[in-house]
Amino acid sequence: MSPTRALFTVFTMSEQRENILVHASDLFVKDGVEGFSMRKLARRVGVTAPALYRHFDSREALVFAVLGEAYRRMSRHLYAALEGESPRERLRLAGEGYVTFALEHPRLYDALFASPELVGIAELPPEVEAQGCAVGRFWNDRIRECMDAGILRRADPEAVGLTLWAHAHGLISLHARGLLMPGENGDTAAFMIIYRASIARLIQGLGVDVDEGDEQRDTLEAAAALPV
Amino acid sequence: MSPTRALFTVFTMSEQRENILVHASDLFVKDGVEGFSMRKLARRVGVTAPALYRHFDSREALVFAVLGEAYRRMSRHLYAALEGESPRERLRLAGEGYVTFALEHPRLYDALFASPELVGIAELPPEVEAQGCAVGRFWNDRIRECMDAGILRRADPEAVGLTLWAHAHGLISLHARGLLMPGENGDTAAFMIIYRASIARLIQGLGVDVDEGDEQRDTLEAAAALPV
DNA sequence: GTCTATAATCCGATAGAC
DNA sequence: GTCTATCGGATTATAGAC
Repeated sequence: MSPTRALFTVFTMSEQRENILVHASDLFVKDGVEGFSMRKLARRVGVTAPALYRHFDSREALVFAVLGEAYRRMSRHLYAALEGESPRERLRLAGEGYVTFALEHPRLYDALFASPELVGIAELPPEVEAQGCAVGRFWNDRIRECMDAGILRRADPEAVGLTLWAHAHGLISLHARGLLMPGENGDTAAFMIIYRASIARLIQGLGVDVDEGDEQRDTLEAAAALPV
Repeated sequence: MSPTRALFTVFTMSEQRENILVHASDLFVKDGVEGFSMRKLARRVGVTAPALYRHFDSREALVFAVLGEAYRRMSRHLYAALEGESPRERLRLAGEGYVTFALEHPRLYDALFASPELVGIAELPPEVEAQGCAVGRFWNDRIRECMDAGILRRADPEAVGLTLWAHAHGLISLHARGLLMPGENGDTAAFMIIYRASIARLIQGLGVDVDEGDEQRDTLEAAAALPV
């Protein structure tokens, strides 16, 4: 490598691409979708904006890469549930892994579920789409497993999975918007208690039992004590 | 009014303010948060951009007004549930009114639950915030009413209300992102079936009954027949 | 109340030198 | 592979004429 070139070439092509992607994820995490620009990213990486185009064809391609990385992180959180030693434990761990990812990376979680045009892209790349389907399959497998083990009422696993997914996603979204707890916000410990109590309600059912009438359970009392 | 002034003055101040607000809501509905700009709005109203500042101090003030109008529409949908003649019917109508508003005005619904910075404002105005609280109170009242009538298991109405709200919000969000049905999207009729079936699951509970084991209910069979 | 004109920023992307 | 310089566009908002 000639001395004149060494002045500019600090990273190799692929190293710098990796470096840009890391900084891009950081910027996404800090400023969210709306604050993500090529110029800001270039400033953060320590180069000028045009240099980024040597590594990514466009802003859109860069966003794709960030979303792909986000999906990979979420998958890692979820798949850790396979460490559980029973169907019930694996389902519980999957639920916890999902919400943990959402709480640890709220801007990434937002971006994964935002409308494509809101992220500044036309539509999700097929690679990311496929990862989403894989996550869905993993989730449904955990539920089917619990039905087979007699822990969940037998029904269509996909339908039950959707109910649980929608509930988790909704609770996470409302929490992220600060709509759950009136005073002290950002309290993840309090949110986790609310989250678990709400899931317990889903399992038990909101309707009255045919025989036992107006009985109260422990989990419900814990939830009732919280300021919601 | 002198002839020279009449050339420009077609609306009175408040009439034009109203007119701008209507067009602003339309533009919001069409282009969403990210496509809402003073210049687009001016073009649509039929004036130039600076003219808008005679009626609204800033873009932010205009967004406030649009969000306030959106909340008023949502409230109207919800409060219609008071026409119901029993607690169960009023709760059902409230749930249907909520989802109906979300499906009829998806961009407004998005805006109401989006992070303030994503709408291009610092934070929600207190007027809108207060309307949100009122909606929450109305919803909790419907649930308390059903507990008193023995239709819902007795528990903290706010906690149960949160579970139901999160589930509805999550399902609506996932539907709006096209994540529910693989092929034909935008099918609101199919979504309503999924929505109602999922609520039925919440009421009945996902866990197994202590005695009846693996029995199947009608609503679940209907849901299982759907492609999810 | 509305206009024209313009200030002041931001953005994505490209050309060509080194 | 990175630079400087620049194009072409978007935006919010203001000043001053009528």
